[in-house]
Amino acid sequence: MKVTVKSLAQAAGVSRGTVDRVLHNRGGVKPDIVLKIKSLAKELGYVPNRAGRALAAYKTPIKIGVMLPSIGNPFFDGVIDGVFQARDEFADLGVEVVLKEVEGFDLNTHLNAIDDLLFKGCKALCISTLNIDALRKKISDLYAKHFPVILLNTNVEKADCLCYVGSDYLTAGATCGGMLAMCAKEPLKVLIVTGSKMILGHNQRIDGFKSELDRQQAEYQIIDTVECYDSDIKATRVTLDALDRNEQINCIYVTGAGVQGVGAAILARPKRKIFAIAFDEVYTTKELVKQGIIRFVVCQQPERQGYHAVKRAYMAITNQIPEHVDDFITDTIIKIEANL
Amino acid sequence: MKVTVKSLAQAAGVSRGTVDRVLHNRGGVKPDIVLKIKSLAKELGYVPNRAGRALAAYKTPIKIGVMLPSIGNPFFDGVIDGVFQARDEFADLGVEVVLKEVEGFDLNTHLNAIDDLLFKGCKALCISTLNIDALRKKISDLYAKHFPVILLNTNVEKADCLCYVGSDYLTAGATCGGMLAMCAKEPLKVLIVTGSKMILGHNQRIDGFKSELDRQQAEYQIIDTVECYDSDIKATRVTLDALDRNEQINCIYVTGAGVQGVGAAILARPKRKIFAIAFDEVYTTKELVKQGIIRFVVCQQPERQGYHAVKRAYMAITNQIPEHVDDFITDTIIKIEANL
DNA sequence: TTGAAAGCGCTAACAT
DNA sequence: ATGTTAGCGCTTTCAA
Repeated sequence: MKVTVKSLAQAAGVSRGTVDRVLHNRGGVKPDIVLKIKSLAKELGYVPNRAGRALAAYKTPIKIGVMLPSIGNPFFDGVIDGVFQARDEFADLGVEVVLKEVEGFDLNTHLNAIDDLLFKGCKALCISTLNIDALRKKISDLYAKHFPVILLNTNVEKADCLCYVGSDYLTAGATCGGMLAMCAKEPLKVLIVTGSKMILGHNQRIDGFKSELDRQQAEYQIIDTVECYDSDIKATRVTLDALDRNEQINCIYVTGAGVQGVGAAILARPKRKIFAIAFDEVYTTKELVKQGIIRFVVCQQPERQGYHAVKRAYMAITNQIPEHVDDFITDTIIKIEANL
Repeated sequence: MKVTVKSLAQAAGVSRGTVDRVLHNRGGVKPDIVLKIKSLAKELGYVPNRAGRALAAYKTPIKIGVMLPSIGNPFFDGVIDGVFQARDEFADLGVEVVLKEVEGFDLNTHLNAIDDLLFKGCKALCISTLNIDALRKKISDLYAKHFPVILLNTNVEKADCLCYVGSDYLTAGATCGGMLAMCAKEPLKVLIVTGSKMILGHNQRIDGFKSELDRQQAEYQIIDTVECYDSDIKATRVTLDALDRNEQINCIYVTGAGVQGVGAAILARPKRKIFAIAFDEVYTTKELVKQGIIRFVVCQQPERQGYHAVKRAYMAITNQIPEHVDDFITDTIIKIEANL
């Protein structure tokens, strides 16, 4: 038997308006009535009906803010596709998306972008941001005010929020390690080209990678670990440096962006027998796979991340899920030439 | 500017009731008015509002029929999970799912199951059935009557229908071949254990497999191809037979069910150095991967198949998509121990 | 502090 | 053959 606002009102002996006020914490109701209705709702298992909600609040769109450090980073194209997919799908249920793209990881840029989204009337946020205290506080403060925040693609450790939607970087690293162990035909002399030693995801990809190779007792050795700050140009330079310093390197593990730059470096040393492994299915990595320079790529379903972040935001705003839910972890997908 | 039944009625100079009759081909409207409204709807880009529809037809649930040959086949557990996921998600939009599970691939059993679903008042069907003329006709006949049929997991070639939702078996086979080529450390002597030479998907998995190995000029040889009719017991017998006949076999390619049986056969010949590769993430294959008997598994996202089949059925019933749409092809997913 | 009522878009029953 | 109306569940505005 379905529970509606009407039946709740009847059960509590009040009007529908009062029930609605209580359900949305809109105040102006006697405390004991609030309590009565709240417990009654829980007891009877009231779940709001999306259709009714959508129809009633038709001219008050449900605004969802999305902030991504996507400028100049083609990886986020997939995430944005997913965001728009969700927007289109839920458009007739009253959803509107405000997308805020920023460049890089400057603290104030991120804080300002968030404030701007709030100012524009967003009722929930999906953000990909820095793993630092200022953001941790910002997010936790919003959570304390019952404002849903979804961390998208990049987690902020120990921030209070609705949930994280993204990949498991440790598993991704381990999968790279596992694949490498499986396809290695001689002892591995690995050069790690990482984005930045400050970025959590990159470090976790390294940790997972090593621990899987260790677990499998693979014959490998990390020759060096260099940073390229997600820049192709820097990547080419540091890779060439490392290759020339160490004749033995036969495999390059690229944890972040800059893949194209690493590919260029490999091409610049045609006599060496070197292959790379990398993450994420963007245009340049695809090309490098086809050329045989990259052996395989480990991907994280960016579209699903964007889609589900927005979907969860919508569900949170319409009270269909509690204030905290389990993280949504996308699959770790291996792509080789045949299934790219 | 949104187009509603109301605004359509206004534009056409008729009442909302008439518009509704036309939109649902319910008859009883003068032909010229029908035409006028239909063209007007297209011109103005009318798209029905799900919320309104859901609310109005609340006591006339949208019944979707699902038929699966899932009895005794654990692969379909995932598909069913996805079906239920969609059902739960769209429950408040008025969706009801009638699931009909059958055993095996008997023609009449399938035809009867379909008729039963129709009799129960289903407004769309998602079915996994035989690739034969009787079914081709059944499906095409329904399509001619504007009845949406979604082919789920198993395609029926050249049947007129809304779309196919499932995996690309050729790509799946090619992916197996590509992985094998990548991880092979010595010339491959392959035994193929297929479900049945009558099943399209199994044959495509073999074709894709061979052509990718050829394309890569891998050093391989198909020693033999045997059928196990998706039965573990038969699989053990035919595998043991083949292994004992051909001392050189070092790799077994399993195209369908019966994986557990193949695993048992490998375990029964501990002195031989043999590994298997297989499809789909079910309990038994997972265990065999952990034991190192299966090197990797190629999967097809069964949950997404079930989910999207039901979702598309819902969209078709509510006129949100045309009578024929592009197939929904799930990703070809490689699973190794690290990401299983 | 609370109640009553209108209306969102759509469908189906009823009326003409 | 076509028009009219009630009502689905919810939010919001106005009235008390």
